[in-house]
Amino acid sequence: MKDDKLNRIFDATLSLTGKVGIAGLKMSSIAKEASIATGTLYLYFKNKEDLLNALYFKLQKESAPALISEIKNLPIDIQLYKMWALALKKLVENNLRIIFLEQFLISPYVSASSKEMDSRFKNYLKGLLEKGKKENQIKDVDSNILIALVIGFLRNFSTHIVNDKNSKLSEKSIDESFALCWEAIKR
Amino acid sequence: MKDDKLNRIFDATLSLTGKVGIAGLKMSSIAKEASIATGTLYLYFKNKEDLLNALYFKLQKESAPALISEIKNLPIDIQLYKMWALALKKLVENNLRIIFLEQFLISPYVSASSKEMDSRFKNYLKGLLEKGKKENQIKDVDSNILIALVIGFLRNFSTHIVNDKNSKLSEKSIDESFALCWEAIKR
Amino acid sequence: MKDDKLNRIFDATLSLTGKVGIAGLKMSSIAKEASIATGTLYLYFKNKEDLLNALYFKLQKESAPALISEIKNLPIDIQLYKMWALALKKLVENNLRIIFLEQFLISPYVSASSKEMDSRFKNYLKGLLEKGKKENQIKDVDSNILIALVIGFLRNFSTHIVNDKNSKLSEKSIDESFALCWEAIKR
Amino acid sequence: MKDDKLNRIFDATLSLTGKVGIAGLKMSSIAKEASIATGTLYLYFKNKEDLLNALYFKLQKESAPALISEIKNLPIDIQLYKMWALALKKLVENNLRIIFLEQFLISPYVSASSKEMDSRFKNYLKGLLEKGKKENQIKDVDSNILIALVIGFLRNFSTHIVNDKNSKLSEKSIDESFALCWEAIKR
DNA sequence: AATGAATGAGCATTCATTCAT
DNA sequence: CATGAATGAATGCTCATTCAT
Repeated sequence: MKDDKLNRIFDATLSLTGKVGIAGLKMSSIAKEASIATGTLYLYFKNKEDLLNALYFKLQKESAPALISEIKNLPIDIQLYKMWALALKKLVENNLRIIFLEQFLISPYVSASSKEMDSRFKNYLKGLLEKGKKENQIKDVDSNILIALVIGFLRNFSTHIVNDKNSKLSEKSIDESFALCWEAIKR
Repeated sequence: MKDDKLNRIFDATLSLTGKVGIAGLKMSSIAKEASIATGTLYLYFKNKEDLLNALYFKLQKESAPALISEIKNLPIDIQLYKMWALALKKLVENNLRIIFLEQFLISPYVSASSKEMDSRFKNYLKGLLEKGKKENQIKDVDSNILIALVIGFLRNFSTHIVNDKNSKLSEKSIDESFALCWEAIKR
Repeated sequence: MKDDKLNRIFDATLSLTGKVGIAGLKMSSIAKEASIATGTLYLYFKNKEDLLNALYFKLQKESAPALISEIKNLPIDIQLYKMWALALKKLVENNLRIIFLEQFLISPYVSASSKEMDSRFKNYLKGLLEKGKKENQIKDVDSNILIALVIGFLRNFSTHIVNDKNSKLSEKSIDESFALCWEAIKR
Repeated sequence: MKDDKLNRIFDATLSLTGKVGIAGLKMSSIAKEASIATGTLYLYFKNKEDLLNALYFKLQKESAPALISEIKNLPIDIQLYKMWALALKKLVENNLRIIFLEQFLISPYVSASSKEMDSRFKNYLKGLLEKGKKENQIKDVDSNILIALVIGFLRNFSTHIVNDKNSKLSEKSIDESFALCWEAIKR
């Protein structure tokens, strides 16, 4: 019951961020979109900053970590493929995540702890890539560059799929896009 | 004189967007940062929306087209390399551009005509890639996917260079990053 | 409760218009005078223009029609006397009405529908005077001239009573003033 | 030359007051309407208040006093008739005067000396009426009441003539209206 | 717990006034 | 003298937050 209301609040916030950006977010609009009273928001969150940071934590926790636990013992290329496929599906399923995540991190609302959390997924990826380099599977290039390529592509590609009415995320397009990605970074 | 003031306004806006996001932009802060009076902003722009859209148009006009004219008759791979190098330099020189452009397009301030203008650089790139595919230099993959890779990587890589205190944009890192990019899309 | 607040807003607006004219009206002053917060004004009215037009409609609805219904079947002279007495009392009771009405109609705040409403009381009077002329009680002079006399006198006289600390609206002064008025227009 | 510019300023002010009321008067609009630069207004007047008060003085000096000097030795009824006719003509010739005068006196711009001047015409009239009462020509009614009638009628009648497209100020309507007025106040 | 009307600090915008040209 | 761009105080309006119900 309580969870349901929380989810409605988060969904409303994501949805509105996609429409008006974080710049246009109003507490009253979030409440309206979530079909609750404005005051109720303040039973769940201390203030607007608190709400936005909570949503950020939730989104972060759902994506990277959720993937990691399922795949951490597979070979590197398979692991990267699974991550690619899963991340892409999740992002395309709700592209609003990306929009929110990107806007949030340079908004006046980010808390210190949110900033710290930003690198969780990147750090896991970095470890994976370092291991791949040692095992001669991955090019010996600064991991940060490799990560920029992988994440940048992931982000832009999912946005493209969502925005382009003619595109859909098929198994073929997942494979095709991963192939490009892998070819770029593999030794 | 007048131009100088306009530029100060635009620089101030970019700089502040990087610090607080579009959500945190105040007309008074922009004026202060540009060392003019708040009221003066309204001599140049009808209102906040007008100012932000004017900046968007200016940034769009300065980036992609500026590059295109210099390189359009070179071979595809050279052309891509030149674009990569120039775009990367320009973006790293002022990474605030990316931040502003990304935030602006989903803010409540975008005008209809700004939305239309979004795809100029992407369209040029698309043409170039199509040509490359015909000439068997580029993989026969949906151009939108290729563009997502190139632009996503460009964006994320420049952001990484700017944010990471230890990184600088050297000739080596330009070449290294382009090599990754090229390897991903070349046939 | 809600009505009470609305009335406090209207009273405050009238009172301030008398002191500083419509030119000097500030939303913040109205709120202060009504003992509410500035923001509360915007729960009841979209903006300043909306508030002023609503007050105008309310005043128009309260004055002329309120009188008319009580007297419409009496002989003309009695009817005019009753109207004179009642209107005078009402205007003197709250002379701010006149000030507001006069200022409002040439202010930048008048809406189109407010303009249309202006002539209600004058039209009733005109009908009454036409009837009086047919019955040989009233001079055969253009009704507009007669109305100008009656209303001009009414307006100026009530203003005089209100402004002059030594004057009060006694039965005697009502009768005396009406006698002048009647003598001017009677055949 | 200088006079011409002053007149253009005054005309512009009157004209704009009729359109937007004193509440809507902007120094920049006055300048534009007078075809001069905004700053030039401040060569002629210390500030907005000063300009408006100067206009008030000018209007007052042109009307009542101008009449008084021409007629002060004639019999009372003739004197009143002349005043009536002249005042009516002047007011109808430029009805903006009335609008300005009425708005100005309750605006936040009135200076103390303007307030004092307000009664000049009324005082002359009052003296005239007192004399008439002593000579048994005028009803023995409080002069303030009589003045309210005369001035209220004058004001409303001239406004009516100006606003009603079908009315014009003919000799007949001057005589007719004065007859009503005289009948009301004469013994 | 839930509500949403009320609050008032904060921001966008206006406009009287100044001053460099 | 004349200009009109520049100024910034003042005002309209918004919206995060509170609180009586």
